[in-house]
Amino acid sequence: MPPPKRRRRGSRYAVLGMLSMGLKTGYAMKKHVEGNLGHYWSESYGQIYPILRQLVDEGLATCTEERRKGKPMRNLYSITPSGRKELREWLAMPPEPQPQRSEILLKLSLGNRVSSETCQKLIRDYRQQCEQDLAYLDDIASALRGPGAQHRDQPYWLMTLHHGRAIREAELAWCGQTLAHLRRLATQKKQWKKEGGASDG
Amino acid sequence: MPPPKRRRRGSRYAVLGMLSMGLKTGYAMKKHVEGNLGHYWSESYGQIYPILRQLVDEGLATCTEERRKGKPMRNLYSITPSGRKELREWLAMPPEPQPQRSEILLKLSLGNRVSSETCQKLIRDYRQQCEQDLAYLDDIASALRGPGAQHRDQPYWLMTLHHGRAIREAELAWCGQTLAHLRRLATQKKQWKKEGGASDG
DNA sequence: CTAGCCATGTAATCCGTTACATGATTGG
DNA sequence: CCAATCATGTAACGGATTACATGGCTAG
Repeated sequence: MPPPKRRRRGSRYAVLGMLSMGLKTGYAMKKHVEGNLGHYWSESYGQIYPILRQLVDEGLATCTEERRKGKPMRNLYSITPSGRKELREWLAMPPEPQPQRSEILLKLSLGNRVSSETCQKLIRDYRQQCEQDLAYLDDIASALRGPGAQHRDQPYWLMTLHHGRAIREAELAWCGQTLAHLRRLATQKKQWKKEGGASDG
Repeated sequence: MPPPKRRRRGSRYAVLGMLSMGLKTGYAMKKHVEGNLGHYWSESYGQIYPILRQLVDEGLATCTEERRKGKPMRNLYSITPSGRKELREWLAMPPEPQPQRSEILLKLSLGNRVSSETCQKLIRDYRQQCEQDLAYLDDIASALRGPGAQHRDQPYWLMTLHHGRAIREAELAWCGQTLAHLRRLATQKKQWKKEGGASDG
C-alpha cells in the first residue's frame, strides 16, 4: 500500500477552530479572518461555506436556521464534541512543512538583469510594505488590549502578533543591509567602466 | 470593462529566469530549484514541462532535440531576445502581495484547547526546524563561495541567503520568548487551581 | 540483477480565489 | 433613491502537487 495521501486541510481546521471560539455564521468567520487573522491567515467564502456544510455532514458541527423579522436569514453553526476532539487531534499533530515561495526573492535573485535603480526600488517598496504591516499589527494589538473583556485566547493571539513583529523587524533590517549591498554593487560596476573593464584587482 | 484579471505566473518567470541563467533542460531546472532555491522557491515537473512548451509557442524560447549515443534524449531550451525582454519587464513590476498562511500560527492561536505540553512541543519542533534551515542555508552559502568560478548572479544569491538567515534568526528568538510565555501561562493556571479558581487579583 | 540517476511527460486531484447571483435592511 | 452592510451560496478558473507511465544507462 502506498503511503496515504497527504492532504493539507488547513482551511478545514481554521473553520473548525473558529467554531470552537463561538463564531456562528460563515459571514462572521470571513470578517474575523479579515480583521483579526489577516497577518497569518486568509479564507474566502468559496472555502468557508462548503466546509461548514461538510463539517455538518461529518457530525463535527450542527446547523440551525434562524429567521428573524427585519433581518436576513442566517445559518447558525455550532461545534459538536466530536468536532472538538478532531480539532484537538489536529492541533497535536506537527504541522506539515509548507513550501515557501517568495516572489520578491525570486526577483532579487535575477537582479543582474535590470538596473540597480530597478532593484533598489523593489527593496524600498518592500520596506515600505513591512512598515505598513507593523502599523497594522500594532492596531490589532491595541484593539486586543483595549476593551476590558479579556478573551481566553488573548495570550495566544498576542504570541502570533509578536511573531509578526519579529519577522517584520528582521525584514526591515535586511532591507537596509540589502540596499547598501546594491549601492555598493552599482558603484563597483561604475568603477569597472571607468577603469576600462580590463582590470582584475 | 472590469479590471483585467490578476494572474500570478510566478512559475512562468521562474522558468524563464532559469533559462536566462543558461539552464537548458527541464530536469536540470528541477534539480537547480531543489538544490539552490529550496529556501524560497519550489517547482514541480508538472509545472516546468508545460511552461517550457508554452514559452516556445510564444517565441520566448527555442527548443532543439539532442540525441546522444549512450545517453537519453534531451530537449535543450534557450531563451530568445523577446524572452529576455519579457523577463526584464516582469522584474521591474512590483510583486503582488502574497496572502500568507502559517499553519503553526493557526495552531498556536488555538493553543488554549490543548495542554501546555502539546503547545510547547509545537514550538520546540519549530525551533529545531529553524536550526536545520540555518544549517542548510550555510551549506548553500559555502558551496556558493567555495569553487572559484564566481557566477555573475552570486551577489544576488547571497542577498537571498541573508534574508533566509535574518528570518530564521528572528524566528529562533521568537521561539525562545514564546516558550517562556507558555511556561508562564502554565504556572499561572496551576496557581489558579491551587487557590480555588475564585480569585481575581 | 537491481537500485539509482538521467530525462520526459500527462492525468488526476486538490486547493484556493474571483466573479457572479440573490436579496433584505439600514442609514444618509 | 442609493450605498453599505448583512448574509448565503456556486461556477469557473488558475495554480500547484502527486502519482503514474516510460525507458535507457551506470555502478555495485
